[in-house]
Amino acid sequence: MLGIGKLSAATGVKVPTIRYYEQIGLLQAPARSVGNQRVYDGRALDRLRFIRHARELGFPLEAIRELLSLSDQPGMPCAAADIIAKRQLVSVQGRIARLRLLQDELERMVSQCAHGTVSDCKVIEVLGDHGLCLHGDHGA
Amino acid sequence: MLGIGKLSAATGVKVPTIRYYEQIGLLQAPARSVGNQRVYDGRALDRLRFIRHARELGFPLEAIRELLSLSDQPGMPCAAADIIAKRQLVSVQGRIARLRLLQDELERMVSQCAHGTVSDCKVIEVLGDHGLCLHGDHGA
DNA sequence: CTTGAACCTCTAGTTGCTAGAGATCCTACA
DNA sequence: TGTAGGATCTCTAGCAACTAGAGGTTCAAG
Repeated sequence: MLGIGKLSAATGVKVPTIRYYEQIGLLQAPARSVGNQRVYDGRALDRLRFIRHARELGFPLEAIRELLSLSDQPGMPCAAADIIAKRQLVSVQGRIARLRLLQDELERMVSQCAHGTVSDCKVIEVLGDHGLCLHGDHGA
Repeated sequence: MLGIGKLSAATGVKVPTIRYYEQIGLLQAPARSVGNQRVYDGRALDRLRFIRHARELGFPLEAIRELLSLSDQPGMPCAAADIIAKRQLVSVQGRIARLRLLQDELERMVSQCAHGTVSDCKVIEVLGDHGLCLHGDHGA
């Protein structure tokens, strides 16, 4: 009973994003008004809220697709959902760990900057010479 | 004096990525051999190492572009480099903070999972009902 | 009945690469 | 000297997850 604009306002998901979710099959195509405009019901609202919350938690769309299809089958064991959530937890923990290393090195870089000229700037120097930095290999 | 393959091996940057950096103007187009293959000198090596290290620290390519042009002007004050590095530090700190919130909620979700059926799965339930979660708004 | 906001579809752009096709080059070995 | 193979070349298209814009229609308020 709500148009795409109201749905957007009610969920915090932008209008083009809602259309995008429909396009990739994450959200069912809704009914249309006489003038061909999308008309959503309460179920669509729930589903989009679900998607939005999962996105906030960093789940990739493919994982959300699985979670949604799980939530449509209430009788199934929830082990699959558990696995997906754990996978996401591990990924988040890994990202935190890597970012902490970056944080350390950036802090070191910034704190060593003597605010002189580029020629003796530690920021530039550290970037130019990997040997000056504390660790070996870490992704961004 | 080195081909693109050697340069790649020496820096850890993949061959197509090197060509990509050249294409977007981050890396100067090198000399070519008689047979039209790229030939790099030591300066290119330094520059690519610089880029790689900055990428590892999560600097976006546009920031790296600025940092590179700064490092080409050794007499300039290094305040600009300092600002860029601080900006990056703030961004990393923000990402860590957000990820920690996610981590908390994911842990809560996973630990509450009773390993029963989907219908009483906390993972699915929390995702479906934003009110069950601890916080308001946070990006992914 | 008109105006203007909201909606429609479609394409293309974002970031930082990665993968493939199909052609050419370079080097080492017989 | 010939040739087999790996390395290189260009070009296009794809990934995630949207975002922005063009150009056109519909709807609701005054």
